[in-house]
Amino acid sequence: MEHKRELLKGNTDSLLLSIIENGPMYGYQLIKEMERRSAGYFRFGEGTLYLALHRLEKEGLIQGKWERSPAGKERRYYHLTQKGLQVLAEKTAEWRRFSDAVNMVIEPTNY
Amino acid sequence: MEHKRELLKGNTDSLLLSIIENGPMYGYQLIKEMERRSAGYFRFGEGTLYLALHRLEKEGLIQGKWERSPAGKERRYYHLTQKGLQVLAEKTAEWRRFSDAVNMVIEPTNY
DNA sequence: TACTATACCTCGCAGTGTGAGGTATTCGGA
DNA sequence: TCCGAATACCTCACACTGCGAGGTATAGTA
Repeated sequence: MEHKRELLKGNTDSLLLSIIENGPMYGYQLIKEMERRSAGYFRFGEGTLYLALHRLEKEGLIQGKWERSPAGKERRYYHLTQKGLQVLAEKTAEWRRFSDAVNMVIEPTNY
Repeated sequence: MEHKRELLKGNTDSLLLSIIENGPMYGYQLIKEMERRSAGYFRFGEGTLYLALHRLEKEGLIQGKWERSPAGKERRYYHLTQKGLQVLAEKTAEWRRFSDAVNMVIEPTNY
């Protein structure tokens, strides 16, 4: 159960960028969408999420814009930047190499 | 390139336990075997390795025994314990769920 | 009115991979 | 014989990052 915490490290960015790639999204919405797409597996804490978003924005991978929802609530919508798109591709490729390598080690019979 | 650092977090234990499952092995040998099985992908630093082994031993998942090699060098061979075998199974299952979930998020079209 | 959901934020803690630093032995080649 | 490389172990400070707790504010609903 508690393995997840450390497992997630290094993947948060890829996961968030992947979702934002499909269109601008705001923080709270990202948590829900992440949970939906992973069939309930990922339930990001707000601490995890907002810190990660600020990090990504500081690195220039996403850009946030304050917008007022129809209901009148202020939301910060994050857009993927050109650099973000590129980094996402790199991270996705790295994830594939990484998970392949893990599988090779833990299931040597399949290789 | 540098993503690997954080990606590895949470997987070191599973990887080490997986290799030790195939038979007792000593530290330096584990580094080589890890590299071989992952086709060169994983190159554990000694800091990473020995710290992890001590952690695993403290948790009772492996047990180390000093043995003298034919050449006369002292080596610490690690054996998998019953508890280690059980935890390995749990961690492996968790890895599958985790990597499936990641793939669902980053490649939604395949699901 | 009061509670829940939405929506954002920050801080300190904890776990762990990394690199640098250290020690000692064995072995092959100059 | 001498010396460097490989083997083999260890420890420490550092950096990164997920998490829980804590905080604020608005909108919708019972």
